[in-house]
Amino acid sequence: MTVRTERREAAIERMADHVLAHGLAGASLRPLAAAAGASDRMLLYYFADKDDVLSATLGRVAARLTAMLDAALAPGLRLPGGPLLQAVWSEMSSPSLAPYMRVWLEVVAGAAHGQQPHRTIAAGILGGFADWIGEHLDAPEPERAGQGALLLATVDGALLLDAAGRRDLAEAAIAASVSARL
Amino acid sequence: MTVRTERREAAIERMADHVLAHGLAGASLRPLAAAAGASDRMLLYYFADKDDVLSATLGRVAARLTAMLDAALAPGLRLPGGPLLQAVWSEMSSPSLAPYMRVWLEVVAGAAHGQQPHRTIAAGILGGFADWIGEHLDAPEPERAGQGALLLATVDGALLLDAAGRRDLAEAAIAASVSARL
DNA sequence: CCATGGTTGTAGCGATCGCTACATAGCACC
DNA sequence: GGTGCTATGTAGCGATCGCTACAACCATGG
Repeated sequence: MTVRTERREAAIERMADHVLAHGLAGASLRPLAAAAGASDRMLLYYFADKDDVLSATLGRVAARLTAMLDAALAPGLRLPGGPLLQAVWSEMSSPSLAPYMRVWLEVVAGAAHGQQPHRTIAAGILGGFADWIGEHLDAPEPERAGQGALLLATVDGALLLDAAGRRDLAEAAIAASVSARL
Repeated sequence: MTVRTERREAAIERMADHVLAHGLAGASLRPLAAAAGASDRMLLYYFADKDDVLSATLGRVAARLTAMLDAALAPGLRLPGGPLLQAVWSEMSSPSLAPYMRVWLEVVAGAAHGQQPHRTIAAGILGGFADWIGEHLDAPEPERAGQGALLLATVDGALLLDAAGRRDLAEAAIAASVSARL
């Protein structure tokens, strides 16, 4: 069991790289296996089926993302809405996080059509986002949840505008939101 | 030329229905042709190639969407940010527009990876959105553009949260945004 | 009448998809 | 020294992908 688990783990790591670099579309077994330095035969030895491969890979991508978010803002540190929004956006729109955001969009698009494992993964990642914002948002209790949700929607919305090729609109939206929270 | 153009037009109409019902993923030639009541052979007689098919189909989807938006709010009618946001969101999150939003997410996800025709279509649809909001937003000039972009981002962000299975967060975000625009 | 050009069916190409059957090599344990 | 279990390669299954070659139909105009 040792060899198998160990190589399975290595495969996940390298497949996460591959998915981040090339996207979920076209992430079929043979290219994934090649990226993992294995054969498709072995991929289906390590994993039950393609859904299992994708779940593990996207799980790793999500884990890396939350690690990067935690590295970006010390846990427990709280900021008011405006500065937090600005900090989150500058992270999200940075080249190092852009691949994660592209994959995130693909996962959500899949989840919108109800397909697995996208639904489950999307719920997990979004929950992580929401928790992370909840931990870092400095706001009075009654409007805390609403403010967090709004911040999340604003960032994801700007992300979407950027992905659609209108970074100008995305940045205008963030700027307007920041200045509205004086 | 008449028969061809006419059937091509009918095919576009029915393929738009199909894509709205089943999504872009899995919209391959043979299912599309079946939905259009034709053979894949004929689809490639009416259109140059698959990209051409998709461009025409998504163009029709976009046209229907803008028509529905115009029907929802009389052209020229202006609303302040809060009411406009609420109106747009209640449209977007309604069952009749939900299929359009799902396809919109798929198009954006494709565009984020730079693939055609998604990039072009996404730019067109997003431009349409932005113009539509610009025409209906009642706001003083200096902050007009920023407010419009923010409204667009907020709606698209809420849309994304909803697609990811968290309609509760989406609605909380919209409510918070509306109440912030007192 | 028949030649021509727009229209359509049949059939199939080579590539890729997820997945599996089968054989084999190596190592562990009785 | 068998015996069995883990690990892996080879080969291929049937399905689907986008696309095309070829032949035929049918209407129209000479």
